[in-house]
Amino acid sequence: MQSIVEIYFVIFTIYMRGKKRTTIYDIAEKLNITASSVSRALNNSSYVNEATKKLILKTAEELNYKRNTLASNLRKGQTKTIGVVVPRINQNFFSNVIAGIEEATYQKNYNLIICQSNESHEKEIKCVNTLINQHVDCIVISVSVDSNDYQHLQNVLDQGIQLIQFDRVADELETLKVINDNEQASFEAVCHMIEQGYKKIALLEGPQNLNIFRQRKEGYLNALKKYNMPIREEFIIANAWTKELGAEATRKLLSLTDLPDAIFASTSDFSALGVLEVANDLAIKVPSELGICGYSNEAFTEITSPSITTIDQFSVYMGKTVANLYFQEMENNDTVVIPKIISIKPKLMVRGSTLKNS
Amino acid sequence: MQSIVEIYFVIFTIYMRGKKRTTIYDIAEKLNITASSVSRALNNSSYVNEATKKLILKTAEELNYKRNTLASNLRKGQTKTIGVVVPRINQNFFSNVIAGIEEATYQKNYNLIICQSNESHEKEIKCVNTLINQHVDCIVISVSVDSNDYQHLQNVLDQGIQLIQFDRVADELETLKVINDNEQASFEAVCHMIEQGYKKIALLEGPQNLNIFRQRKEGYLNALKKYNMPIREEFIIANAWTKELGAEATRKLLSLTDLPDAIFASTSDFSALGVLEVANDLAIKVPSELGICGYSNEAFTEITSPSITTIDQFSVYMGKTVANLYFQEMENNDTVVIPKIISIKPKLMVRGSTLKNS
DNA sequence: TAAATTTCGACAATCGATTGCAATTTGAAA
DNA sequence: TTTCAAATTGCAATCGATTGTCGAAATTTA
Repeated sequence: MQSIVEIYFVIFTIYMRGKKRTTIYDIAEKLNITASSVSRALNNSSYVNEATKKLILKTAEELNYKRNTLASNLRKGQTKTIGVVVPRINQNFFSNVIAGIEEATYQKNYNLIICQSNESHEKEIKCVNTLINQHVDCIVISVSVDSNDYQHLQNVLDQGIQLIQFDRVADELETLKVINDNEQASFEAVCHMIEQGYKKIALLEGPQNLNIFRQRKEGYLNALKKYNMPIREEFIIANAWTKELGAEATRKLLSLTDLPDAIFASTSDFSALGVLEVANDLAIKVPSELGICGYSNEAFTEITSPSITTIDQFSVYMGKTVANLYFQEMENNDTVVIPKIISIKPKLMVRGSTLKNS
Repeated sequence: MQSIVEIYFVIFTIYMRGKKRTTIYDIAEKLNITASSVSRALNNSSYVNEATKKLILKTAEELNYKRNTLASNLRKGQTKTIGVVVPRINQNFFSNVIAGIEEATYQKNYNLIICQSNESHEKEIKCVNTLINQHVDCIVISVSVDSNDYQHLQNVLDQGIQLIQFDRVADELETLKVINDNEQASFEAVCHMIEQGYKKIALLEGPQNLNIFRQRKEGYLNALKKYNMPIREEFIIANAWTKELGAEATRKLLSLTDLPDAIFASTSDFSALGVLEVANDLAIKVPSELGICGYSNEAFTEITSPSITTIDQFSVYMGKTVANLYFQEMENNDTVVIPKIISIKPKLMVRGSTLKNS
């Protein structure tokens, strides 16, 4: 019995392989009318007799007609597609942003083409070019870590394609932008730590060519300044943005003669996790002997012991904002396009790892 | 100064808005040749003089020409695009699979269109139809939890589009499939727990219309059978596949007169986390008084205390496998298409939460 | 030098849907 | 019954790239 079904399947597949899809011409021919009428009926345009319209729709259904979006898009000059380029699809923050974008675009019947740059400038350029070739209506991008020039983004604008940058943005390009107020968030985080009684706060910073890491450092410095605390170069560790690098930086910091009593892992929760693990290994008590603050509000920060204080970026909301910004700009495209920046205020999530006072 | 730059930008934008992109006809006109030659040159086809080819490429560069993929695809009848439908983009397992697919497809110069069904059958149908309209070459899908019929997938096949199911698959549809050997993995996990000395193992099961959850239950039952342990209906809790439902199920289990001494959260690590939290609340010691095993190897399972025993599904690898399966099938499409199933063997990750003996 | 091959590039059709304009039909008013 | 406007439908061009066919030019061979 099983084998019969299989054979049938195989024949069926072969049969279908070469078969052409039904087009509006097939429908027109069958009904002895022209393709234009069919098109009008399918697009629910006026100027089609109600009776014939019904007939056309019924026939389309019968023949299992599916519109060829390629042809339609080619003719209409728009694809109702948004291209997204992110460093890594499977990084929590980005997959959440994408989910947010998807949610908003789905409602408007838009499609999403997704690429990941893998933090490579070269691949990022290729992705962008592909999206241009695909004639997407809009490109949404968060630049990769080793991006240094932005000719490829300028290209997007030159081709008349809307460009929205989010999170990691090239400041010098005047485009629509959706960003987090990293500076303010960092400032608040460090202020919170100071208020908890930490006096020697170290910073794990990320690659400074990315605006977000510059801003987070700025916030850190501002907080120190506000409380008249000295800035110590040896407490600022560059390029500590993975768990391993965070751990390494921590070992370095904890081998100083004058130890820090808190570490602000401004790069990510992963580096904060690295800090926590090293502290645990060295039997240094968190938060009493060492305070730890991360960045991003990854799910795991809630369940470590102690739980990790961090900063929530409202990533899904950010995605929705990006998409809606585009739709908004589309709707009043009659007037002038003015570069617009939307800044989202992240939220400090105070947890066990910085609660020295309680 | 600032405002001058802005004004310039605005003018520039408006100017670009209405501008047509350069086409092969523009290039042809400029060089006084025909579009066909331009096309051939750009496609690196033979039968173009080396000198003119160079000239064409140079001119294309100068005019900032970008190929219109829509037109090209329409003509060629293939889009070099793969459509992916998953329940949730930002769920770890799926975002990893997508990353894997992306990696493999990028190398072959294929594009990815991504949709999420949000676990809704209705939305899943819409996604699939969109992808059909887009004339994607292949659709990759993991069905949503409330899928009950598969007419929309049959449709994909009817349109002559390659269909690959992964992880959550409709058994009755004969398509290419990439799955995990859930039954075997569950079997091993439960055997491991029994060998650790647990005698009364409860099961948190997922919606049984999904094949993966049926298989995991089967593995659980087989392990009990192997060790001649009784199957107790009250130890099997249906539909416990979120953290909250896992916690709720645990409270229910721990209020029985005859308590289980281990819980296999076959649905996810999140439900295992729920179990762990309830155990902690009730001051029940893990693993000595209660063993816990999850499923999926989420990042956080490593950092809970105790860390959670779980099952790794090699999600990124799974994505690559899916994509490569497609390319492989493409390459030998001269012969018959035979439904093919690739089964990946997941790996039991033994951690603290089940190590009763040590 | 004449004949036979290659090489090169032009021509025109094609992919499928859309749309401005023209032609036809319908129905109502005169 | 005639006239006129409105409602339908048809015609044909268009979107941009690709490709089979064929003639002209260049090159090789006899």
